Amino acid sequence: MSSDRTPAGNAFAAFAISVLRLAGHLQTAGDALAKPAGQTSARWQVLAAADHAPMSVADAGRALGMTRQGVQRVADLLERDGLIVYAENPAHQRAKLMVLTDGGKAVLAAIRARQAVWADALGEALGEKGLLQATETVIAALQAVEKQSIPER
Amino acid sequence: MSSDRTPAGNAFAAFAISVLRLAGHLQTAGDALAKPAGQTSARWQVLAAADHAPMSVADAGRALGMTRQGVQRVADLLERDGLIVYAENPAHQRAKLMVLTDGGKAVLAAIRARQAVWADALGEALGEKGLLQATETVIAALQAVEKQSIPER
DNA sequence: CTCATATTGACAACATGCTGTCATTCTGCG
DNA sequence: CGCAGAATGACAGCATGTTGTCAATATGAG
Repeated sequence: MSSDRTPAGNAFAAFAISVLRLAGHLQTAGDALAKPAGQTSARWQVLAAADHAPMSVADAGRALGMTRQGVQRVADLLERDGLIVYAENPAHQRAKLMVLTDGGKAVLAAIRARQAVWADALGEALGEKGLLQATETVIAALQAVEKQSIPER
Repeated sequence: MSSDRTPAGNAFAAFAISVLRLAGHLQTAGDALAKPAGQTSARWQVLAAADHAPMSVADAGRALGMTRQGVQRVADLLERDGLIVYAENPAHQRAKLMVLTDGGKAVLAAIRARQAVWADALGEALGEKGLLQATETVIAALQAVEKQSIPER
C-alpha cells in the first residue's frame, strides 16, 4: 500500500500531507482574522507588503511569491476600496507605487492586533522550543523541495 | 514592528509563514508529479480517495477536507476522461459511487511511482528523525488551530 | 407508516491564483 | 545616441475551491 518507499520516504510523505492540511487551516484562520476588517488573507498580504515599503505591483508579487497578475487584481480591489493609492514612481513611469491610505493603515493595524492575540495563544499552547525546531525542518524542506527538480518523465 | 507579540507568539507566526510557503511548493511539486500522467494534484487526490474505497462524491469531500461541490467538479472531469465511472450505489439511489477504471488505476500507479522516488529522495535529504519530530509539531498545530476558534470581533 | 429533517447532486456566482499575450516603458550594451 | 531586450501593467482564459440555492432522495422520530 504505502510502500516501495523507504522509511525516510514515508516520513517525508506523512510530513508533506500534514503540512498541506495545516496550511489549509492556517489559510482559513487568516481569512477569519482579516474578515472583521472586511478583508481576506490575500488582501492582508498585499497591504502588509505595501506598508513595509511603497512598491510596485510587480515588486509585491516577487516579495509574496505570487505572479504580478495575481497581485494586480487584489491591488485594484484595494484601491477601489480606498485602502491604497497608486502614487507616481519617480523611477518608472508605468510602475506606480502602492501606498497605504490612512484607512488602509487602520485596517492593517486592526488585523495585526487580532493576529497577535491569536499567534500568542497558539504559541503558548504549542511551546516556543518545538515551534522553532519544527520551523527549522520546514525551512530545510522548503530549500530541499526547491532544489529537488522533478524529472519531466 | 513584529511586536506586541510574545516570543512564543513570534515563533508561531514564523512557523505559520514557513508552513504556508512550503505548502505552496508542495502543491507545485504535486502538480509536477501528476503532470506526466496528464493529471493535477486535485485529480490525483480524488483518484486516490476513490481507489482507497469506492465512495460517493460527498464522502470524498469529507475525506479530503473539501466541499462536495469542489470534488464534484473534479470527479466529473475524471469521468469525462475515463479514469473513473459512477457505479450504482445499492445503499443510495442518488449518491453514485466513484470507481476507478483500469485506465484510472494505471494513471494512479504511474503517479505513485514517481511520488515514491521523489519522497524517498527528500526523505533521505532531510532525515527521518527530524521529519518525524516536525510532523508531530505540525499535527499538534493542526489540532490547536482547529480548537482555537477565532472570535467574531 | 408519515412527515420533518438531513443528505446528496446539480447549478450558479464568486474569490483566488495561474499562464499566455500584448503594448508600453525602461535599461543597458555597443 | 540608438536599439534590442527586459520589465511592467492590462486583458483574456483557465483551474481550483468556496458559498448559496434547489430539488430529489434517505433517514429517523413519533
